[in-house]
Amino acid sequence: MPTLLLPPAADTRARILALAEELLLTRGFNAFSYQHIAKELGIKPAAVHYHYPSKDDLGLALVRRQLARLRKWRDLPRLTSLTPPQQLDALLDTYFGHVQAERRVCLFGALAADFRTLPEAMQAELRIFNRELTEWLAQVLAVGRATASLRFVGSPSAKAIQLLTTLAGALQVARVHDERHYHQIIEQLRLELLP
Amino acid sequence: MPTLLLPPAADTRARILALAEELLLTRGFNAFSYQHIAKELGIKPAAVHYHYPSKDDLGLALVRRQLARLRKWRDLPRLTSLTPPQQLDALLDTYFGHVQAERRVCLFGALAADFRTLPEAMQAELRIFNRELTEWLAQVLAVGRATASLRFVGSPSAKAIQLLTTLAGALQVARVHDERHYHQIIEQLRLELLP
DNA sequence: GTCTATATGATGATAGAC
DNA sequence: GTCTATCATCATATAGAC
Repeated sequence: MPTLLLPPAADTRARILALAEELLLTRGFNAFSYQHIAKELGIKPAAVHYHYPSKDDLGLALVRRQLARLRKWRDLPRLTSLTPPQQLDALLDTYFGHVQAERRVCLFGALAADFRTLPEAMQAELRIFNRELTEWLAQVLAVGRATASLRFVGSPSAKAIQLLTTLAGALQVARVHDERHYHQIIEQLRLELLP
Repeated sequence: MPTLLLPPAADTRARILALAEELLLTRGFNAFSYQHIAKELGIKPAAVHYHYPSKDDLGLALVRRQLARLRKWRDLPRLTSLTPPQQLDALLDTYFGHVQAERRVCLFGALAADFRTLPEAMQAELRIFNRELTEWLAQVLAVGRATASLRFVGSPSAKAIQLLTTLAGALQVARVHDERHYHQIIEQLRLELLP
């Protein structure tokens, strides 16, 4: 029985998905190819096609993965037990993690510009992703205002979608300009929300 | 001397630029090709290369055109003579025009996700575009607060970059979801800014 | 000066080897 | 089940016709 000198490539599928996610969030969906993935992993492009027959399939898997991750995160007891301002901070931490990781943008920010060129299943899944994230934040905001720990005018759901839109944009700003611009936007948000 | 039955195609260059702008703002930079342009204009791809030798050249021309347009707009006497809230409304009108025009995104929103794949000259020009737009809005906000016609906390420049980021994101939201989501964000902004 | 025929390489995908 | 050799198509770009 030969020794395993290199990763068994048994998890080629997982490695493809992880690398594809990185490429999506750092370069954009229409800016990476199966060749990029294959070269980086030391396999042939057709091997990628085996695991994800078409790029549409790969793209859909990427959005589904993020949606699953969102649901898991949102329901963590560690998170649900926090106060609204703490939950908001947890969200901001996640976004800041994107900035630190090679200035990634969020899923929405990565796909919005190219949205019309995406397969329909991917479009639909992204809408679900956004809806669930917005609903979660709206709930946090509603409780936060009721307990006087967060301050804002208007409806929680309008404020939620406005906030998430700003956060998605802020990651794009971090990419085009720098981290300083990003922090300026976040500090402005905190200034307005936290009494 | 033969009659001109069809547009003389003397302005092929201008038609290319106009169509490229539409494709950029509706589909994304990496999602359109010289073939798309050529087919739509009834010419050969190589004819596009004559006017814009490389796609990098075309992309740079697109950003430069938008920058020139911004400067012209910003300095219009019709605009500079308005009050700050009116100037803000003029800005919002421009963005809403994008939504109505096939749900276009703004230049920044179209290029941010793919930013790393863009030629350096294009990256630099987009940064200038954003900087000038932000500086203009910061000035409007500063005067608006000084005259008590606009209300916000924090520095005018931080508020300006936050607002523009939200607007860029709002156009992306309009594309992924619908016009209603867009209006919700804009109304939230107005609610917070206008006393 | 303006455009078309043509080349070169990348891209997404299939059929078949191991 | 997993991957490689190969393909048709599309992308950008050049050389040369008008």
